[in-house]
Amino acid sequence: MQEVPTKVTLVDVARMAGVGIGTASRALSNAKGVAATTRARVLEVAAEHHYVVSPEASRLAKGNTGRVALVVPHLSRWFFGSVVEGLDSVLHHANLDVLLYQVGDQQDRHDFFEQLPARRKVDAVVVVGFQLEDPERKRLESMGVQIVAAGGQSAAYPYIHIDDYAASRQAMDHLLYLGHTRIAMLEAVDPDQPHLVSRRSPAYYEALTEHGIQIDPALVLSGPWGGEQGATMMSRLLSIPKPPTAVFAHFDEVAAGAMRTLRRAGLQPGRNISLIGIDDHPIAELTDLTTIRQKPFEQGVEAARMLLKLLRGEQVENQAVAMPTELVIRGSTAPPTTRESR
Amino acid sequence: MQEVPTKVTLVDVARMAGVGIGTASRALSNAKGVAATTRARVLEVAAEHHYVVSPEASRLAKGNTGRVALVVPHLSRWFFGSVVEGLDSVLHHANLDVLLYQVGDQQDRHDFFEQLPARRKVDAVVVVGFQLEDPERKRLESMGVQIVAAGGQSAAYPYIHIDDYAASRQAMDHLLYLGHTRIAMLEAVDPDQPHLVSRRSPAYYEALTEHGIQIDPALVLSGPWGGEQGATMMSRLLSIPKPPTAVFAHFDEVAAGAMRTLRRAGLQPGRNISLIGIDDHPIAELTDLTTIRQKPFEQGVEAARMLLKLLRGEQVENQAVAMPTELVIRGSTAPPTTRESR
DNA sequence: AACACTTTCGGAAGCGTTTCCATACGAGTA
DNA sequence: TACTCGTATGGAAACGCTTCCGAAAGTGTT
Repeated sequence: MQEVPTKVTLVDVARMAGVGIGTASRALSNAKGVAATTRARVLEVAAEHHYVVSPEASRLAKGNTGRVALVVPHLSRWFFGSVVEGLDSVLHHANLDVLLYQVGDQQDRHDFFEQLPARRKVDAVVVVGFQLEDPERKRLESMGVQIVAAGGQSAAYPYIHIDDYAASRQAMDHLLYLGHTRIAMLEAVDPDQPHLVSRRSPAYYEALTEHGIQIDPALVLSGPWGGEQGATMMSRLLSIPKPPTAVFAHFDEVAAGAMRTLRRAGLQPGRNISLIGIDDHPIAELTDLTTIRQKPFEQGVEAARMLLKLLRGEQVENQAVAMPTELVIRGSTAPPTTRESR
Repeated sequence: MQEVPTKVTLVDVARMAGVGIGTASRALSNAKGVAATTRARVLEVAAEHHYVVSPEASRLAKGNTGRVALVVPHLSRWFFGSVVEGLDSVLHHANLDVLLYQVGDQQDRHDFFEQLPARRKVDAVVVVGFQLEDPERKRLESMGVQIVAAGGQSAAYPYIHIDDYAASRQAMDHLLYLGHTRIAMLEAVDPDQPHLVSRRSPAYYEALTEHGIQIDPALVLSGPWGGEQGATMMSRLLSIPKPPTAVFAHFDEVAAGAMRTLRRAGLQPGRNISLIGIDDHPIAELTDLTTIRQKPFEQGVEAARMLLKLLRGEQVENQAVAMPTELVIRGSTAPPTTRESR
């Protein structure tokens, strides 16, 4: 039924150009040892007949795949999508094909590394936003596959990330500078890797301690990642005897949830209570949320560049590249109002 | 430098299992004509030695690629990311590999179809969220590549979508039911395909007309897609002599921008003015926005299923599948307050 | 007991490249 | 003029699999 497009093979091209098959191949692949005129003739014939090399055959003969796998936990989230966009853009310009593997839950992830669907399918793997476990990494390495992480970190392979501690300090220092002393923290635990402790929390404790502020355990809440969780945690904060004057959320989306709670309570963020997040997620701009900006797209770009080097066999100087973050002030933060500050 | 992993080929497995190469192949590919015990033995040996077929060789021999290309304009947006998640999940379960092509601007897109990077690389192409132009489509078809669209539409190939007209009517009818008569519309034009007129606008006009309400051109604003644009358009609406009591935005993100403007003006959505969007984007939940829900993940799943059928050579009954949408009531809509209703 | 199937199996051919090797041809060199 | 070398070129071998074909062995029928 399906009309098969006319297939032109290398042999056809060679014959039509009146050269040998070897010469044709060399001409097409830009290898040297071919007379200029010969090459021109081959190229012309090839173009004329819309010849395209068969990737399968080429790779079978060459031994490499020209493909890279992107392993991502969640694609529909801004952060991950942006990183992938960045990766994709530079990888494609390098003439590599990008294979997508979404591994939402532990099960998917386990399957991915167990079945090695990537085996012999890719030259490299980019892990986006999570940490590879040791056996997983070994597995990949034993297959001769390069590994790079974007938006995650590890001691075992190169990665691009932001400095979570520093970013959190930026947030906390801003709140402290504004004069807040009663600051809450909404910790978000990644359900995919619950045991992973973020460097964002230590920043909170140390910032307070350095300012001589007593830590109040009642002001630290944690829950799974997500806006709804932020909303819930905020509700809890509003039901303690002396609610905070400012809230530091680990993620903008959590902060957005908290903001909804505030609004429902008739409170105005930035007026009655200050709120700061991390990410500069688009929602931050649309809800007037002060935040610490990071640029996931750029992280993807950087990771891809690093990968390209690795693939070329070059040595990479920095195994870990930290991308900058910056404070973006919007309407959700302000000095504490007198009534509440004391 | 790079330690080449021990390669186990089919021949090795066959020898180790004490069978012929043909039998080994059949056993591994689950073809019939192999005794159960023989198959078991082969499988065991294969597993033991972590054997995985070489996709290149397999495909070279078979003639198909086992790969599908996903062409997506924006990955970092919720809608597109979700569709891709849906596609990815079912495609992978069908043992197909997913190749990702992000074509942000017209240039990328042109390059993609011009250079045919997909040629002989994929069996099918899924276009996510935009319309293929005629020459592009022909090009693909002439290569014997199947086409399916998710979240876009076309008369020329199968697609999954939502009924934009119906969804918009749901939104408008809700507003009208609540008693609003002065309803504005924030049209969003897709910068990628500016000439494409959405079915969302006609729904607005017809709903009003059917209710005997005079169309007021001052209440219809349009601009490029995005939250910032929504904010700007809302500002404009607040500066006309008699602002609307309700606003219908083509997208939740546009509505979110509008909401920010309202808040900055000291107005409360759902109290002073009603606001409704379309999508049920996560931001809608976090901002208490009433909306018409669509499920992009499901659209991806459905599109992938359809593609699978096509790939199997089966006939597809419905060239166009419309997925349901539903009204989700949140805090941003309410009957008009008396002062404003008249 | 002979015959016709059916099931299982082994191996050769072929998929479309790349690459290595042998050959041919000129151009320098002594 | 004879000899050496480097550059072009053709073609075979190899890449690792699927599939086709014929052989072998088992089953059932008359």
